[in-house]
Amino acid sequence: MSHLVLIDGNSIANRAFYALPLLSTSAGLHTNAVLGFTTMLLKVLEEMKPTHVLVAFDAGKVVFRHSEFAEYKGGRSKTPPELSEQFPLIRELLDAFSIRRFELEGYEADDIIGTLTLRADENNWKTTVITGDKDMLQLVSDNVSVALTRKGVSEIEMYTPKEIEEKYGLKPLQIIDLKGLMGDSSDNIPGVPGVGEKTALKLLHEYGSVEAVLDNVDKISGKKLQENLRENVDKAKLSKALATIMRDAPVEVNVEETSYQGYEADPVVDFFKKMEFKSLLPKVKGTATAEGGEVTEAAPFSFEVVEEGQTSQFADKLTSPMAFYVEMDGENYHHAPILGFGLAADGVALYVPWDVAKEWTAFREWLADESREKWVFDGKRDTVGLAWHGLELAGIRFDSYLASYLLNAAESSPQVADIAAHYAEIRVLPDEEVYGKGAKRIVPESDVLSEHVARKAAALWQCVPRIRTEVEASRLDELLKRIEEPLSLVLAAMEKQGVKVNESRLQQMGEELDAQLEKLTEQIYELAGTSFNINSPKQLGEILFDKLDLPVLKKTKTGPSTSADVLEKLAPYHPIIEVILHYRQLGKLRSTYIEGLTKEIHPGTGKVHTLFNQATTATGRLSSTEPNLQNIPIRLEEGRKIREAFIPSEEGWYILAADYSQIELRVLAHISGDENLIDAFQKDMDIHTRTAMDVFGVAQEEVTSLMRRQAKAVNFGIVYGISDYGLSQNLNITRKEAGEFIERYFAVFSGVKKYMEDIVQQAKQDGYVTTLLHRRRYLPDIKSSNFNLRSFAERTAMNTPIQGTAADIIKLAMIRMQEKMREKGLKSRMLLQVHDELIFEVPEDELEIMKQLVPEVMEHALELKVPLKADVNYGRSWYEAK
DNA sequence: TCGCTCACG
DNA sequence: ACGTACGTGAGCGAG
Repeated sequence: MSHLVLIDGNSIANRAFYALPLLSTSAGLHTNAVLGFTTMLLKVLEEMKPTHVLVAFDAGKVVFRHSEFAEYKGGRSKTPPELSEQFPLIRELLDAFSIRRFELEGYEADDIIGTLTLRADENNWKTTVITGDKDMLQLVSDNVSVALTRKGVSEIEMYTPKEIEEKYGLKPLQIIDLKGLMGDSSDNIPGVPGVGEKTALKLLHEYGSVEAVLDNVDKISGKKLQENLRENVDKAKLSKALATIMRDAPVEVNVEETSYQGYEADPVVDFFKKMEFKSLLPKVKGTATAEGGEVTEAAPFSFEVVEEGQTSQFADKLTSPMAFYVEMDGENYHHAPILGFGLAADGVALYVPWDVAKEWTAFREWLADESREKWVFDGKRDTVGLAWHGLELAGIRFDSYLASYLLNAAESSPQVADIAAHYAEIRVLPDEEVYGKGAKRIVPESDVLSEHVARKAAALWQCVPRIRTEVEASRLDELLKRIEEPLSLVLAAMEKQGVKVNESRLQQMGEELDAQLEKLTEQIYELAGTSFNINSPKQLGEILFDKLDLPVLKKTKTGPSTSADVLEKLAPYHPIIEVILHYRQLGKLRSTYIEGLTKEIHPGTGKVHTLFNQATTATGRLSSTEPNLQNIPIRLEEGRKIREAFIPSEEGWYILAADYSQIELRVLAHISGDENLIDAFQKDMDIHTRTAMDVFGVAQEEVTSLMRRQAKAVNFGIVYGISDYGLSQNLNITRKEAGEFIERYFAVFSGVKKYMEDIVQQAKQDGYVTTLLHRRRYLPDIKSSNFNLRSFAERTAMNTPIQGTAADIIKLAMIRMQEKMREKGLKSRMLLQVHDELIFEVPEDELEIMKQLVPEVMEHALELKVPLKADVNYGRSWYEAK
């Protein structure tokens, strides 16, 4: 019996593209959608054993079947270039498999498939449609099944009339009515506002079709629902029409002509090799590898170790450019010993052990020579690590670590092994596999170590041209060259410089805390009637919710929540609550900020030397670890005192701190172009007061502190990607009230509203969002059918350009500031960056100039439609610089 | 190692 | 109907 398989080419390619990471061949060709498509195809051929196969594609311009609704399918008219460049490859794939493919100018794949299923049905053939699009379920009949892909393309779910009945309680054709009522955002079918799947199914179970629902509007319960249906009769009918798949498109292929007789191994193998699908090669039928033969042999790798006394033989191998890697024993390069160096260029791969390198003068000169180009992987790490050993590094030209972060910020802090897997032929093991992890970590035998490091350098050498091509193709080259690479050297200097900590001051504060905590502990035990571990949420929960019988307001996965916002609500019920809150606050100070910070003081310098991670965050911000100096307390006075321990490293100097005022809202004003918000900043008004005036419709002097507080929360919400639920939680108000605030905000700041809508739309089209300086973040979940994932991606789409642009701006300011200080021969030093503020240590005679220079540089780092504003303060400690 | 809690912007 | 505010890192308890 004939079995026809019809594949929705565009739908599967899209699914595969968003489900898989953006893989590419060593030549820089993107292949993730091709790979996903291939996996699906192999599985279908193997499991369904079709006699006939055809893959349908959309073709040509989108057809506006309904001119009255021009937005139709607007949401997917623009495909990201990384995907569209893969369609020709998918066509090649199908040709290699001798599979019929078809597209028809002006028609979509659905229409072709709809037409062919009908014809096959008439012949009484069995047909299976493979797609990711639920709309296709309308094609199901006794002879036609639809296989929907799940989890990208790796799994399929078969639908016959029985499954549709079980899942929806509908006949296949009623899927059209379902879409007509509920709409489909990914397909830009509007549906009826306020009607989701639940409501639509309820209505259809009762009345059967869109038309019958509309005819019986009067009988439908729910005033709002009735009203929505009445006001959207046309929309409902149009949506139904849009959701209906054509069954009579002029498809000139007969079903008999889609006959499939299996494939030839050779063209498939050639194609897989071109795509570098090494893991799929053994699956090709009729080749030696498929019968269990040897797969592919690892490429041979040769390298040389530079031994003591032989350095002169290697002097002429120190060329320019050269891939360069510093191997260290440990993650923290402020402490980690240097094990050796990897160097590579065309036909050269060297390992230089540390003991040899430090005595090799020509090598040290090569290191410090600005004109000798080094292709590095995390040049900041190399620079600081070498600086601790008194070695200078210059000539850094291309940093693959930063480049690969810009290409995909989702893969944070990559290793050489990660980029080598993407861009190089040479294999590099992850460090964890060479050293072991955790307590089992150990430096391997020298032959293993030297090969590992030499491989890293050799892989780096292969990666650079390919990564550079991708960086340029994505318009990220400016960001890399002008911002991230120069910044890495600014950060290197800051980390190496460190921040002086007054250890005895910390110790003294610790003793005071100990005394207070002891008293609080006693009080808590007394009030609880028993002793227990207050730091254990589990034990604390038992005391509060079982023993004292307090109400459970919020739950976590593991039990009732004891977080501060819950405890604050419980305070009126029992005096123990406020003592616990105080205990928590002081306990945090003691463990994280007194004990934690003290452990991080460098014994040699008496300073803390943080690590600024430049390739961690999804938005382009920095992060800080060991210790994290970006979360030192400030909001509560008791915690703020910790800042008294951060002091200048030179006698008589000052700490100077400058912070941007409302940088994120100013960035929002610029990118949204909202006239009202721009006006507020041009007049340099208090933005929360101004928001309160506009949202509540009152004069400036009528703004109460409550109104300002609420307006402030709304402003925060706007920056985070507003939701009524989030705002209601924050302000402790109902969702309805929160929704009203948002509505009023958007009425006044309509440009902001438009920005929010546009950016989400853009993210859906492109699959990513960008900052002003082209920094990119991919949002694979933006079209997810899972509400939570999609909503999260939508808020991220709103927030990332704002947070990321602010990050771009302060990075520019840091680079400019470092340049200015050098030009002017200033002795002042930049010490820290805390997202919107910069902290310096400054000699007394430079206070005047720095007070003026720092805000000036920050305010003009990038010209926006609104002025940027920075405030500056200084004092004898970080605490006093307020 | 994971989840919770809490410090910052 | 669904159930989260965006971005981080560290310490602790428990398995």
